[in-house]
This record gives sequence, C-alpha cells and structure tokens, in this order.
Amino acid sequence: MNTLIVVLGPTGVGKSDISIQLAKHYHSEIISADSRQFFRELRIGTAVPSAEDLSSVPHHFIQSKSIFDYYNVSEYEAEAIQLISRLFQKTNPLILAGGSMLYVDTICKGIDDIPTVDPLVRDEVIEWYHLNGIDALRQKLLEIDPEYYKIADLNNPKRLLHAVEIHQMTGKPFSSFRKNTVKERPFRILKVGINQDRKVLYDRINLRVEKMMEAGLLEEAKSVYEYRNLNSLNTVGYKELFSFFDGVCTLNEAVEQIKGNSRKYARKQLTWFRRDTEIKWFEPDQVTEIIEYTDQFLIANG
RNA sequence: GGUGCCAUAGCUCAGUUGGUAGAGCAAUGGACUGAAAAUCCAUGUGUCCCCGGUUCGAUUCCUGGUGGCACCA
Repeated sequence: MNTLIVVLGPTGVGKSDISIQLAKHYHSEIISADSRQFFRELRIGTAVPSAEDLSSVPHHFIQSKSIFDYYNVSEYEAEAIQLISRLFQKTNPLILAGGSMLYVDTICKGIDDIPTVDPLVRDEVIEWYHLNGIDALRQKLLEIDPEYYKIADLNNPKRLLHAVEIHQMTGKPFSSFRKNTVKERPFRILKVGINQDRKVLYDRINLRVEKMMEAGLLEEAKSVYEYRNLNSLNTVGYKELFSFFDGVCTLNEAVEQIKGNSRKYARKQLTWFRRDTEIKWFEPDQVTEIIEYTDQFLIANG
C-alpha cells in the first residue's frame, strides 16, 4: 500500500524546507495543505516557497486558485484525493505539507457530505442575523435543530449561521448531515510534526514578517486592497495592512499586529495538533532523524 | 546642585476618600465538519521602588533614601 507522509506544524517552523528535502530524498512530489498559499495573488504574505524551491520539486495546489474563486475544504478534499491517487500510480511515497489544520484532517479522515451553501441563501441569512441579532439566531436554531443546539457553540455566529443556512437550503436539520464518519483512505498516512522552542519560533515568525515587508508585502496588499471584502483576503498579513490603508492604525502598528496574529495562529495550530496522538514530533534541524523515521516506516510496510 | 512630577502585571497605564488591586496589549490553555491564516471560549499574586513613621491596619498619608523624567542653574 502507498504512503502519504504528512508534514505539519506551526507557521514559520520550516515545514516547506523539510518537505522539499523529503521529496528530493524520495524523488517525490509535494501536495500543499495550506489554505492561503492556494491563491496566486497572495505570494509574499503567505510565505510561498521561492521560485527556485518550487522548480526543484513538483508542487501541487500552490498558487493554483484566484482570490476571486469560491473555494472550500470539501472541494479541496475532492481535488486533492483525486490527485493523490493519480500520483500514486507512479510515485510512492507522496508528501502532504501544510499547516491548515482542517485541510490536513480532511485529507487524513475526510469530511461529511454537507451541501454547499448557495451564496444568495448565505447573504439572506446573514442579513436576517444582522437585523435580528444573536439571540434570535439562537432561538431559530433551537426551533429548527434542537439536537445541534445542544452541542453548538452558541456564542459563535458562524456556526449558528451555517446550521441555519443548511436548513434553509435543504429543509433538513444540520445535525442530520453530521455523521462524523472517518473515511478509510486507500493509502497509509504517516504524520511528521515539526515544532521547536516557543521563543525561537516566535523570533522566526517576527523576523519573517520583517522580511516580508522588505520583499514588498505592502505593495502586494495594496494591489488587492479594493477586494478586501473577499473571504480569501481575511488573512493575516493583509487584513492588518488594510487597516493601515484605512487610516485606523500606523504602518508600524499594522506590522506589529501581523507579527502578533501570526504568533496567535501558530499557537492555535499547536492546540489543534496537540490532541492528535498519531503525530511523531521532531525539531526543524532533525531532518536526518525524520528521514530515518520515514524510511523505517516504509520498509516495515513494504 | 535646586525645584517639580513620576515609580503598581512582561509592556503602557488606571485605581484604592487607608481595609493588600484592574484594563488594554503581550503571554497561555481550549473548541473547531464547505468562511478555517476564519470564527468562538477561558485564564490576571504582582515584594503596588526601598528603610522608617502615623494607624487596629499603609500599595494609598508623612519623613528620608534610591532610580527616572522635566524645568531652572
């Protein structure tokens, strides 16, 4: 059976470098599980690998979408699983690299089949929510889906809105779609986590933001500023600079916020990954150990 | 050297008419099913600069010291 080596970890820890080294070692290819590097208009702020790195190993799903495209985890699951099975016909193992937790999990475990929400329905429900407030939204959920109401995060409008949207679209409660079934993949999965001392990681993140600014992040943000309402632009590195363009804060404050929000994101990623006991953790400089680990797994599993 | 102001959480500061203190930022933990770099929840002990005095009780008032800032010389 083929093996998918999943390289994951917090932002800025050096996943890309390690993935490239692994891919070279196995003459393999890299599938990205990074929900922001998909967008070709966002290059500097999402820390897309250099042109040199990209040409040294085949990469997939990097810079492959536009910020104007509607994209979501489910579409990613379908496209990525299809690609993975095609690539496995000539290459084994393959490398999945990225820090978008939900996207990584979707490849490993799958996601329930829930209808895609019609943008018109979404707008309608959001408008209703703005008019009536969160209490009314909770009340509505209680009426249409008491089962989900019991477990839902009632402070989180996005969660409640989605349940209402699904009901609006299908006439069925959102909870009836939530099966929580883990999909069996026709390949083995080996999870390699990269992490390091928190202080060192934060220094790396802060420094990386400075380098992004030197590389022209301000201009990149300016070039997409007029589309700021797009979901794809609700992204660390851009939203803070939009605030600067709006005159809400100084450039220096915006840059500090980018650093802070990147650190928060790294923490959030670690929270998510921490509960996944299948992950074997390494430090960024342990490439030799990582390859030893993946080699052993591949030998043991034919 | 003189005068004035300040000294409280990692940082910026608020506050206690005397009953040992709280905001923002930072930090930390958690949740997560088609918006996920999104969205949401939780966590605040710190010699209240130091020595002494007044007081039942001082971080708060008073004397002195130390450090910082400003102005005057």
